[in-house]
Amino acid sequence: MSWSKQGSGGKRRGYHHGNLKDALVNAALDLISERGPAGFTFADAARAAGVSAAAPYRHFRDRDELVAEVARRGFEQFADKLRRAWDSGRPDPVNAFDRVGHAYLNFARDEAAAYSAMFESGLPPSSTRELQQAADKAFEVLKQASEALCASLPADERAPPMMVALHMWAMSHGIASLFARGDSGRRKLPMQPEQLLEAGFLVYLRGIGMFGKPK
Amino acid sequence: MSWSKQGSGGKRRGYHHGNLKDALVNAALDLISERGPAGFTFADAARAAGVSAAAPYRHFRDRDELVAEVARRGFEQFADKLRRAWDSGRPDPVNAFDRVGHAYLNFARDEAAAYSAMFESGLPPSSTRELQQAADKAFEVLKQASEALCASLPADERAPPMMVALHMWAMSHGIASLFARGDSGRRKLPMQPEQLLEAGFLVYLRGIGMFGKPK
DNA sequence: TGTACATCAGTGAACGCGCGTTCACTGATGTAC
DNA sequence: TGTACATCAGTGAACGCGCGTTCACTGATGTAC
Repeated sequence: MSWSKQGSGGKRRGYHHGNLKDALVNAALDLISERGPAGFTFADAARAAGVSAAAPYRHFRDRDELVAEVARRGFEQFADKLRRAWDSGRPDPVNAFDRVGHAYLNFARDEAAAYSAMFESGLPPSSTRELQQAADKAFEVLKQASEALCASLPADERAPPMMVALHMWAMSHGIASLFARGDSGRRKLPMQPEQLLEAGFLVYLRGIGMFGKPK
Repeated sequence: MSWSKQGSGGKRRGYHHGNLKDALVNAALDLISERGPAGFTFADAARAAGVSAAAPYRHFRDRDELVAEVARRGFEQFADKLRRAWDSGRPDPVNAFDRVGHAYLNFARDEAAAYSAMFESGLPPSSTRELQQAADKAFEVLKQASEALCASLPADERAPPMMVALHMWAMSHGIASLFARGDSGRRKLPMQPEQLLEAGFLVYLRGIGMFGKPK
């Protein structure tokens, strides 16, 4: 895949690039795929976008700002995929939530570069308001889904939805970053990551009383 | 904290450092704390150890080999802490496992630099046999603990211990790397990470039937 | 419709700097006798 | 106990290289009239 020159519109040429900001973000994604979120320089990104080393300064203050933008866009996309997977909880919260889990792992695998910019680049999640907001948007989907899930439990023994959301996030992120990453950091697993997450999800639901009362 | 010159014995001086390998590992840990696992150069590590830029080549082929050694030692220490926390399952598997969870989070917080070298340095877990083995040793504790845990369930509805171990690892790592890290990457949480992990653990145990039969 | 001008996104040359790596060297240590 | 020698872990100078950043510049685009 090559992102050098022209953006997705594919119509720009000549002295002005026309879509350099996007091109730099895409170049950064490629470079992260190859060498990790810390494995390339600002100049590398410029080169990959087919532009002089001075050009990126028109769009980003420094390398960190570029990586933050990659992460921000990643979170936007991520939130989108999760929201679509949740699909307002159709046909029922359990099935819909399960679908969200699959979407989570798919994102971590298919958009491994973005995922690692989002979670492993070393830049604080709060380094930009925009980044923070985009990240919150993604978590919001998990929270909503957890609320719907918990609402289907009898009111007197309903688990706190925030807690459920955090557990699900932690489990998904744990599985994604240990076993389902799309790069060389992946650890061996005697099953599909999806199976592991699904099983964990079901055990957890049983634990909060989803399929009948314990005792 | 300064690791420059002399090792933990504290007796070497002069032309020969005497304990440079250890000093470089410790310098790397300090640098990782300050700037992340990719935020320093081989020369930086030499400087921090109080030695010329050429000296590290006597002990490590390159920077990666140094970071791998940091990670390897991290895993050894980690395995040790987990094993001690497990304490052969005393007084009972549930309490002992809970203690392992606390030890996990403590390690991620107190040895944040090592933890990030182990899990976020970008180097493949299999990059060295020694690294792989040290990592396996740590997981082995979780597996043993899970076996003991599962053994206390009625044989006809016993969850597979390997699965339980993987779920616990994923949940612990997820919480550690999202909420309990000892650096600027930590996300805000409306409770203690320990509480979140403990609650997750209890819900999960209930889910595998630890506290009586569902239905 | 044509022209003049303002704006802006790019260039390319320049700079100082520090990195990675090699090399012949030298000071310290250990040991054979 | 003393001496000669081998070994080894450091030094420091040297090199080429590419990075980050600034700068005056210039080509392309948009717009007022």
